[in-house]
Amino acid sequence: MPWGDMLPMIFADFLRNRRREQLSDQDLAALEASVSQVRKTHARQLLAHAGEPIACSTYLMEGFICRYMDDRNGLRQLVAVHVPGDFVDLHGYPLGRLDHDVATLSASKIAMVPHEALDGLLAQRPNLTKLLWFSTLLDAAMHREWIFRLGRLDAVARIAHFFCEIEAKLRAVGLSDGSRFALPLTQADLGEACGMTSVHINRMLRELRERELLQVQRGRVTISDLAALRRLCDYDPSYLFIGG
Amino acid sequence: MPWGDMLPMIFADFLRNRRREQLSDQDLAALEASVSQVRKTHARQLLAHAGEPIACSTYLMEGFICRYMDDRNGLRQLVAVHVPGDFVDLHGYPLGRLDHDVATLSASKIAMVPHEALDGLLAQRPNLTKLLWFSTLLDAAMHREWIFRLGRLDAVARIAHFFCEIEAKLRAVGLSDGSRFALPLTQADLGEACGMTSVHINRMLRELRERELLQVQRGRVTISDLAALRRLCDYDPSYLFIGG
DNA sequence: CGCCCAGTTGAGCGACTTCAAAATATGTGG
DNA sequence: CCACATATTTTGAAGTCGCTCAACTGGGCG
Repeated sequence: MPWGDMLPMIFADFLRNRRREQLSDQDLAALEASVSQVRKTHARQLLAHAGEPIACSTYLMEGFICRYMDDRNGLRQLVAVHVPGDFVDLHGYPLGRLDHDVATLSASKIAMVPHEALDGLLAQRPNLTKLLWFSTLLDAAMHREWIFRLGRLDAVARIAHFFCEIEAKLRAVGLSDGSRFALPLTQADLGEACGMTSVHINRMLRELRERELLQVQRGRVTISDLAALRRLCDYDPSYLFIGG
Repeated sequence: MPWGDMLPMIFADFLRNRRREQLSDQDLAALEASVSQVRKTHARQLLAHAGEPIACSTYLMEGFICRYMDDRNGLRQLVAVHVPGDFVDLHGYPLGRLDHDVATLSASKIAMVPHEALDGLLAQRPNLTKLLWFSTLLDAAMHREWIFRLGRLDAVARIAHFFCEIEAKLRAVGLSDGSRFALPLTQADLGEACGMTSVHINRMLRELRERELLQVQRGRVTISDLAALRRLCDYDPSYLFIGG
């Protein structure tokens, strides 16, 4: 029996249902051993600020975290929403500093990985290194999909597309059954993710509700017709590399 | 004298003015040795198609290449514009397949690097590996800036922001003096990059011309007042990691 | 109970699109 | 080097999507 099963598994959800088969028990053990601290945070708490050097990356075990950029008027644009199993700012390791802020959306449980430990992994574990690299490129693929969403989709489709992505990510780690999941975002947050005002988000959510595709209430999302929702925004989850 | 100076330097512009000091002569030599082929391509030629597995990555030596995604109606959204010195689809190595198309904009000179060769580098050259990883994350940082551009800026500022980025990238590899550079993009291309119609691009370019900030003609861009242009769109190039 | 934040709704406006046509470059073959 | 064909740029007019501003509703919590 792989000894990973015997320990508290911090990285149990890391790349789960992605390409997990490539992660050997030894690599997993090395990754677990590189964690310096596991801690809990409150909701709406700033974890890292744009520009400052970082020496530690954050892996999300429970809860929701977002990354965002501010314009000069303080208006936010979200660039990512992270769910359990995401290595939120692993890119800070090769980059050395972040070009965006990182903050929790909900109360969360996170694991801290010092970059010194990652140096060790990089030098000794090429397979693990490639997998870590892969995970940062998964984020880049999501960025591209966000660019497409903002550049080519209208308001309803943007929202639909956003929820399709979140649903697919949550399902991969067992937090969605394909129709229901928790998502602690306000309509203002959705606006900051989809590049529109919260007022218009509200109207478009009503439309999605009336078309019986999607319902949002009190931080819970109910997707009544996932296939139709995906059709609406031409959603294809292959960029998430789920299922191999 | 480093022996890199003695050879035809394929990667002379790779991360030039970025963090080049970290790339040792041996690493550089190993990188050069991993190239299987250098070839020229015509303008507007498809290099890689979304979805198909790739076994080789493309480094751009001369010319311009873009990456884009299509919606169901065939409308394109560019997700990146590459200039000489860019490792265009290095992310295809950890990912295994691409989630977007790659095509030349102008006639180009490219170097092909088989992924097998990269396996060798990954196993034996941690510093080089970290630098290659870094370069793919620079692309991700640019993606984030594009998300911000599309989500938070109006039409004029989007165009200004796009040109500010291209100018900064070209200057880093010596292809812009801060005011003039070649850029073989049509107004339709600009529209596909900035998420708007070519008609509106045309009108906004006129506005930028009338405000004496920027001029575009026959594939040549002239920036009359870079500082003002940057102010217009709140542009801060620090995400490009130029100069350090 | 009353406050505050999130959600909801309406009216009017402005930015950008759509559709259409004309003007100007660019490229090609003779 | 010209004539022709094609691509790109430019301009106008009308329509629509999403924004702004403003007010009101409702739920959670001290």
